[in-house]
Order: sequence, then structure tokens, then C-alpha cells
Amino acid sequence: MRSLADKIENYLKELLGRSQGSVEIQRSELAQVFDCVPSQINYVLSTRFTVEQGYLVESRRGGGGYLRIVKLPLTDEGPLRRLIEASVDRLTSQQVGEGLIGRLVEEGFLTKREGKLMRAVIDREVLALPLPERDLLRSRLIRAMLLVLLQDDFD
Amino acid sequence: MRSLADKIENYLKELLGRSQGSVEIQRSELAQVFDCVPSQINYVLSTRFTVEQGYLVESRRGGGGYLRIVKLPLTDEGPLRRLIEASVDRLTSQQVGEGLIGRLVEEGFLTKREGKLMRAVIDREVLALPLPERDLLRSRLIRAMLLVLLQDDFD
DNA sequence: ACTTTTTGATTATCTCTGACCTTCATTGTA
DNA sequence: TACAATGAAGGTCAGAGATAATCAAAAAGT
Repeated sequence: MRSLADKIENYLKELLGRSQGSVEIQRSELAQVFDCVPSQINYVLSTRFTVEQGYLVESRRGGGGYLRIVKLPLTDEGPLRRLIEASVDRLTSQQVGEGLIGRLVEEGFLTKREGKLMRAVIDREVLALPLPERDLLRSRLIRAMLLVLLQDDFD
Repeated sequence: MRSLADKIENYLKELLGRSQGSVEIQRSELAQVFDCVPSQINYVLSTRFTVEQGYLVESRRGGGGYLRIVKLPLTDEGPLRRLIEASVDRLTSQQVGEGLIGRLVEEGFLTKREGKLMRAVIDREVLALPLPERDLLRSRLIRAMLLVLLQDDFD
């Protein structure tokens, strides 16, 4: 028997299918529809609607709060994907990061300006954390930026 | 359901759109139109018409009092530099950072992709630090990125 | 045993309200 | 003419209300 999480996932993908690529809904309302606690919705979103899977989830709290799920049109750039996979392992030095960025610029995945932007971000003086944490943070930053590049330009 | 604050925001931006960059209105009158307390207007102004987002709000009390909202164009790099110094100096919340980035994209100083890149960088989940440090780091990152782009303009 | 799902208590964020405060223009009066 | 009193704006701030996010423990699958 399919789990509740699966049902919610299907429901949302159904909605996405017949909309123009994005759905907006209230978390509490959706939870009511499926008669579950609201945090169940978060579970579904975090396991089935990740950026890696091609979704973007935005939300707002407070009065008039909502969840918005956007289906991202993805480029099918194999090399980028592989880089992202590889960067999952956690520590990245500045040197390694700069090498990576340099290659991406050369291969035309990044403009020079974007390259500069990324180099500024991974600079050790800017990050300014003690050393195990700094490399860890740098990895998260690079990964987050690469994921953005996977997205086609839209909207 | 969009919030009241959103509606007031839209209304004002509508007015701004069809005027020549500035709108003058009475706070109490506007509050009446939306059937809310006057301080709600202040809330909208302080969250959606900030300097980071490119607006200037002037006002006057007493008889004949008014609010004036001015949309600031961002043309040369002098004001931009000042903006960077002024708004990103110490602590920057994600909200304020996104406002600033959105504004820079609107003004054509950043491409949409660069905007997305920057947004990814300042995301609280990516930074993943406890709270005073997170806002501090975000400030350094935004500053570093913008400074690099400023320099880039002279290549 | 291990992984995935489900739950709920707690926390964080965004919005809205009202009581009280400050500023400015006008009016009345010595 | 002063200038104090009055009234008509707008400003501030703390608290209440409305959502969503997090996290870890319990439960359910495998």
C-alpha cells in the first residue's frame, strides 16, 4: 500500500502537470486534505521536490502564507551534473574551488563575470571561518551555485 | 490568499507605475481605502519600499501631512557603491539581501542568472550558521560579490 | 537491523492592530 | 504681534495572530 507521502507527492505532481509549471498552495490546507500534520508536507517536499530533482520550493510564513513549487526546466549538461555529484563530498579548498571555476569558464558554462562572482564567494577572507568549517561552507556554496547553473533560463 | 500588505504594495506600485516615478498620498486615506489601521501602511512601507529595493519614502506630519514614495533610478556606479556601503555593512537578513538583489536585477546591473547565483549564495540553508554569524557572513558575501562586479565594469 | 514515514512540540517568520508619541499648521487671545 | 492652545496629520513599538520550518522521537515498512 502506497504511503501517504507518495500520495501527496502524486497529488502535487498532478497539479503541476496541469498547471504551467508551478503550483501555489497553503501548507495547512494541504495537510487538511490529506488529514495529516502539516510537517508531513515538509517531509514530502524535502524528499521528493529537491533542487536535484528539478524542483524549486519557495514559501512564506505568517498571514497569507503559502508554499510554491516550481518545476525547473533543466539543461541536460552531463558534465555539470557530474561535477555536482562529485562536490557532494564535503570539503573544498579555495585552490580546488578556483580550479573548478576556471574550468567552467573555459568550457563556457560560466561567463567571466559569473566566474568572478563565484571566486569572490569562495575567498577565504570573505568566508572568514576557522578551517574545517570554512571548507565545508565553501562546498555548500559551490554546490548551491552549480545547481543554479543547471537551471535553464526561465521566468 | 494574498495578504493585505501585498495588496497595498501592489496598489502603490500600480500608482507608481503610471506616475512619473513618485506618488504622494495621505496615510489615513490609504488606510481607509483598505479598511485597516494606519500603522499597517507603515508596515508595508518599511518592508516593501526600502532603500535597498530602490525606494525613498518621505513624509510630513500635521495638517496637510502626506506620504511621498519615490522610485530611485540606479544609473551610474556612484550611488551603487554608496548603496553597498550603506545597506550591507554589518548584518544582512536574507529578506533584505533578496530585496537588494531583486532591485539590482530590475535595474539591469545584474543578469537574472547572476541574481539567481547571488540568491543561492545568501540562502540561510546554504550558509547554515547560527544567527548573528549568519547575517554577518551574508553581508560579507554580498559586499564581496558586488565589489567584484563593480570592478568588472571597468575591464 | 536498517530505512522511511509519521507525529507533535517547539521555534521562526510574517502580518496586523492599537495605544501612545511627535510634529506641524491654524486659530484664538492678550 | 506673540504665543499658547487645539486639532490634524504621521511615527513607533510591543503584542497578538497567522502561518510555515525544524527536529527528534515514535511508528511502520523492508
